[in-house]
Amino acid sequence: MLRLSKLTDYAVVLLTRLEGEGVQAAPDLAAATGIAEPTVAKVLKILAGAGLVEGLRGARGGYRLSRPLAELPLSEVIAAVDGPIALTACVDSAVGLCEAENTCPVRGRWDPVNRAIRQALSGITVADLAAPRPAAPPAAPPTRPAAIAATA
Amino acid sequence: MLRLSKLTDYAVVLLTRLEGEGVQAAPDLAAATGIAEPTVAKVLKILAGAGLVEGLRGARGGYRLSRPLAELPLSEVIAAVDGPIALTACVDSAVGLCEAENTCPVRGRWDPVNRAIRQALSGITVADLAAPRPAAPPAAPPTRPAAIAATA
DNA sequence: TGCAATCCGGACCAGGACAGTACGGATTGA
DNA sequence: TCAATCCGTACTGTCCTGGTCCGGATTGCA
Repeated sequence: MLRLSKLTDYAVVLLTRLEGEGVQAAPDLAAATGIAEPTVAKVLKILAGAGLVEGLRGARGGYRLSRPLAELPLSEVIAAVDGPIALTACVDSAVGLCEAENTCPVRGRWDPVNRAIRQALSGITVADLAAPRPAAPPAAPPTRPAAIAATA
Repeated sequence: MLRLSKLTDYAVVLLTRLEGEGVQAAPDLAAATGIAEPTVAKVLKILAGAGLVEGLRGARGGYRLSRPLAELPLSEVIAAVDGPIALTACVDSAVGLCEAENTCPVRGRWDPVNRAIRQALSGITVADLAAPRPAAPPAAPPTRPAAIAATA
């Protein structure tokens, strides 16, 4: 399994929650999403550091999006939370990190793979994940109306 | 960072090592690649279980490829070693696994992302990783001849 | 027929990374 | 002046991963 950090998942959830709501404080977001408050604060701090959201201090402060979600590629979120997108530790022509460097037949060969992944992720915005299937491609229907975007 | 298990890395190395060499025993492969012998055995067992290599028992036994690498998409190797390719634990319309299921605005939305990743990986074969750039697409040159495929 | 080489299957253990928590400080608005 | 809120850092417990080991089954050769 190609694991993505849980925090990235939270980040996407929180970002979609911030959309169109103006400024929201961390505790409110925690209540709305069901994510523990300290964790929400942690994720938002990371996102603020990357410039994806703005933190407003003081009373009546909170967080707000610095860009609409439709202009925010998923790759940026992942890069902000999980670090640079790379499939393996053995990438980007790093030298001297691997003791099998000289006998390894695939040295540096992962680069095209990483490039493919990055490209795939750049084509998807956070808005695509949040939208209730505006123009869904031919795929199995969700069959789960559930309570998408319930305003707790 | 979008982590890929180290074992997958080993798997690719071992597969490229098996290419065109006929039957090879695990200890030989270990010596050739610099990977610890028990680990080599472990990886090969996994690959054999997935049908990517064949294990031949008995004296003069060993492993050999069941398919040429050029016909082996990377996605199969990853799926064999790391399990099904999926970016997050919250996928494939799994129900009841997430306590925030009802308030989560991105439920099931990761599917297109996973599909994109899968597609990107399906287009790359193991041979692409091993080959010394037979017909490289327009991309930045490696600028690192290094010691690719040194026969230790 | 016996022996050695090799794969097979499972269980086991240690290390590291990650998620989650807590605390004190700085900033802002009422 | 005070309360609300974000900011930065450090800490801890848990889970996953990588790596190791053992006994058993199978096969080829002398």
